[in-house]
Amino acid sequence: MSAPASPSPPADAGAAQESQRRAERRQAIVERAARRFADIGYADCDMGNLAKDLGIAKGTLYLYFPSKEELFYACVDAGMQQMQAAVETAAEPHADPLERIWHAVRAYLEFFERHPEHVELFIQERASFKHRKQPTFFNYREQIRGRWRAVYLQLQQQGRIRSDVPVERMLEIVGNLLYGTMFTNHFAGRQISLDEQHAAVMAIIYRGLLP
Amino acid sequence: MSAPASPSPPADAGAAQESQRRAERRQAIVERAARRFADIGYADCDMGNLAKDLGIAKGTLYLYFPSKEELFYACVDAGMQQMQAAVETAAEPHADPLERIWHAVRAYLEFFERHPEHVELFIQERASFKHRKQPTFFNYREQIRGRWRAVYLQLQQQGRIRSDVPVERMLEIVGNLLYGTMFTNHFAGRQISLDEQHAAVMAIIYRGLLP
Amino acid sequence: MSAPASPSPPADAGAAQESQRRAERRQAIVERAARRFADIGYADCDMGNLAKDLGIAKGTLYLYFPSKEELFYACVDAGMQQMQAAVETAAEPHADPLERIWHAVRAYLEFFERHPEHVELFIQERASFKHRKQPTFFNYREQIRGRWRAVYLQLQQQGRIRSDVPVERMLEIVGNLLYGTMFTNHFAGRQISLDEQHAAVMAIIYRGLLP
Amino acid sequence: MSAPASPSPPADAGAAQESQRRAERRQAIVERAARRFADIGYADCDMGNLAKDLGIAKGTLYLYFPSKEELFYACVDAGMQQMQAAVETAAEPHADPLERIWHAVRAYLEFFERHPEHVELFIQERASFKHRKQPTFFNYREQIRGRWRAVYLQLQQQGRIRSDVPVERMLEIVGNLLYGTMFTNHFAGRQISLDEQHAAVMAIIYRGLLP
DNA sequence: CATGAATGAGTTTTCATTCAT
DNA sequence: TATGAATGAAAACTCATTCAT
Repeated sequence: MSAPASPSPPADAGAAQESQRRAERRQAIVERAARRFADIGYADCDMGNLAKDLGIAKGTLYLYFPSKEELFYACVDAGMQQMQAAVETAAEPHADPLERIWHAVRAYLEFFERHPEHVELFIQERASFKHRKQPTFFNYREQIRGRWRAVYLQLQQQGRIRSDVPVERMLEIVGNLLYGTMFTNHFAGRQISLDEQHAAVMAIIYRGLLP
Repeated sequence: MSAPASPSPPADAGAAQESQRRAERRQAIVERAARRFADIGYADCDMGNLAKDLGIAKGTLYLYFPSKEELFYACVDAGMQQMQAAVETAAEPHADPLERIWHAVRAYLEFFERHPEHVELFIQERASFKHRKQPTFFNYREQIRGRWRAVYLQLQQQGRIRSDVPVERMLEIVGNLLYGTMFTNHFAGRQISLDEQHAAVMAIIYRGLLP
Repeated sequence: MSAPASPSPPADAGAAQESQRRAERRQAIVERAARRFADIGYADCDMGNLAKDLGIAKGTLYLYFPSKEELFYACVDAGMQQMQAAVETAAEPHADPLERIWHAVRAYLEFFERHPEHVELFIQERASFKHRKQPTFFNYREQIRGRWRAVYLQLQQQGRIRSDVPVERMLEIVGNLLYGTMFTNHFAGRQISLDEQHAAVMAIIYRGLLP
Repeated sequence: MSAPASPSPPADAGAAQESQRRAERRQAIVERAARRFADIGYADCDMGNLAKDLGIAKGTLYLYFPSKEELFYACVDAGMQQMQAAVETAAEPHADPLERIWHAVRAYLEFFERHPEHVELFIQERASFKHRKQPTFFNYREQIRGRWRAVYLQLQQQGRIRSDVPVERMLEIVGNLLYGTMFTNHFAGRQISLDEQHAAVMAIIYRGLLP
């Protein structure tokens, strides 16, 4: 059929298609770049090789990202968004706050297990861009914490978690524990299964060391 | 031996003195270098400026360290040793295992509070030397853990901490929590006093979130 | 021919119209390009921005000029032709040779006063295209000089200018003086009015420094 | 003799010698660079080839000049100073103002005849560094003019040059004529001998075109 | 031991030009 | 004709390391 009664005229369709092509290629670049940045480090990763790896010309890279630095940030941001999404998705089906927490923790650990490159990117970012006031990870932190604060408050009001430690402290401590665990898993390796680790972490988070 | 009965034999004394001079300068270099590496990052820190800063010639640096990389490792190692010493010193006067842990945690947090450059050095190391199998921090980790394992085991045998979580898990979890807290304090700032933070951390470590 | 008896036959008219459209756009490109080349220099002027400035696509520029270099030459040539026309127009109404000279000098100075971009283009041309045997300015020089040689010869034959200096020398000297004045006005600024400058220049040309 | 009663102790002598070595090499670089900048243009002259040409490493160039731009300026400045010196030297032995002018004009034309590279450098400077408020040539201009103003004033007071044109105008006109002549000689070639040209220029400067 | 001049490999980014649509 | 995405060559500058003095 030449020109059906489609609501989107050819011109727009072309533009949309064009725009989609662009978005797809952008993402392909980000994915490959993230891997490389993580594998060999920001400084040692050169744009020429990245381009060759992607099968495009060096200059083409610059049609999608204005600089190596911006490309790097795009990688870090993409990772953070994926992580957030993974955690949300894991918690979402569960109504009970404690269950939400339980699944969120699990999803967090699992995400970095499956995407070790993003752990590396956090490190690279901090090391290479000290001038950025706060690393991307901590930019997202407050936003994430906002959502969980409500959950903890509700639990506290229901008397289901202790009241002698402010919610704010709890958020920090759980966050720090997970943050440290993610790093340690990555750098030193995890000796036990993710399930075991998750169970042990939750056991301590819930009841602490004392009997 | 050609050394006469002089209380300080000239030859040896000369050598010793020489050796001491050398050690002192080595340390001076390491201290200044650690600060610079932390402040501006490994890649942006150049040997020329470091030498100028120390008031010595660029070539002289190479009489003390064979390369920039080795100098950097020396900085990281020095930091780890200081940290270990600080923690040991804090725990040592206390006989009771729980008190030892209490003071050790406090000393750990305090050390990185007072030496933020060492937090940075860990980051720099991981970012710049991916080829090294494990970061220095994790090299020391097993050694440190060995000493604390005994403490936790003793507590468990005494029934003073829970038995349903293996000591190994406890060591990991406490370690990870502290590791995460140290990083977060450094990157995102600490909103409360060290004492408060310490108290909150210990409260959760001891009793968990549940009431 | 398929062209009906329309007053403007479609085919020819279309071609002519087409050709005119093309000429107009060529000129528009040259004008804008001349300004940009002059303002920011040949090397710093990029085809992409020029195209954007003109509201056309980068590739379209290449439908009108085979290369950046050729576009540049077109700009310089256009400038020279305008200058020549301005000088001719100024001299044309005057019959008396001395008056013709007087008005031509004035027109020359005025042209570069009003079109400083062409001064810049001469500079740019020489700096960027050393391989061209002679700059455009000097290509036109002989041609211009031919026309004026007759004027000077006539004056000399009439005994109205001195005979102890060959006309050739006079042409050179007057040309050089104007050339130098044009540059100096442009680069160092003119401290007096164009009229005053013109008068002073003519006074020296006519009578020299001596009383 | 090992260490004669020389007034300069070894240390100073070493430093002085070092400093002289450096000055000599600086000059060697400037000379070679001036030639290359003039021959192939500022933009097309790359530091790598210049270094190779000088038999030194690229990095060494940067020990003497902080950037390509600064090296270029050093070349232009050196040329201006040599020119000034040549003109001074030519005028200096003569007491009579008219003779001083006569010899200065001659020296000016001769200098650029023998150092065509400096003509090119003026062009290159203007073309490549439009941001510099005024080209080097015009920076020196006022300074040079200051010295000659006195000469012309004296002549005017003695009634040896005309009084109906201000000295300021005369300075400008003579300057512009020489400036234009220098450029034209360089770009279009000189058809007659320097002596002839000099004579013709002086004839017009002194007496103008009219009989 | 100490110096610091010399080295040269290594990398990001720009932009004129092409060509498939 | 017009477009603009893709290309890839080209060059300034840095800095760890060496070595003659």
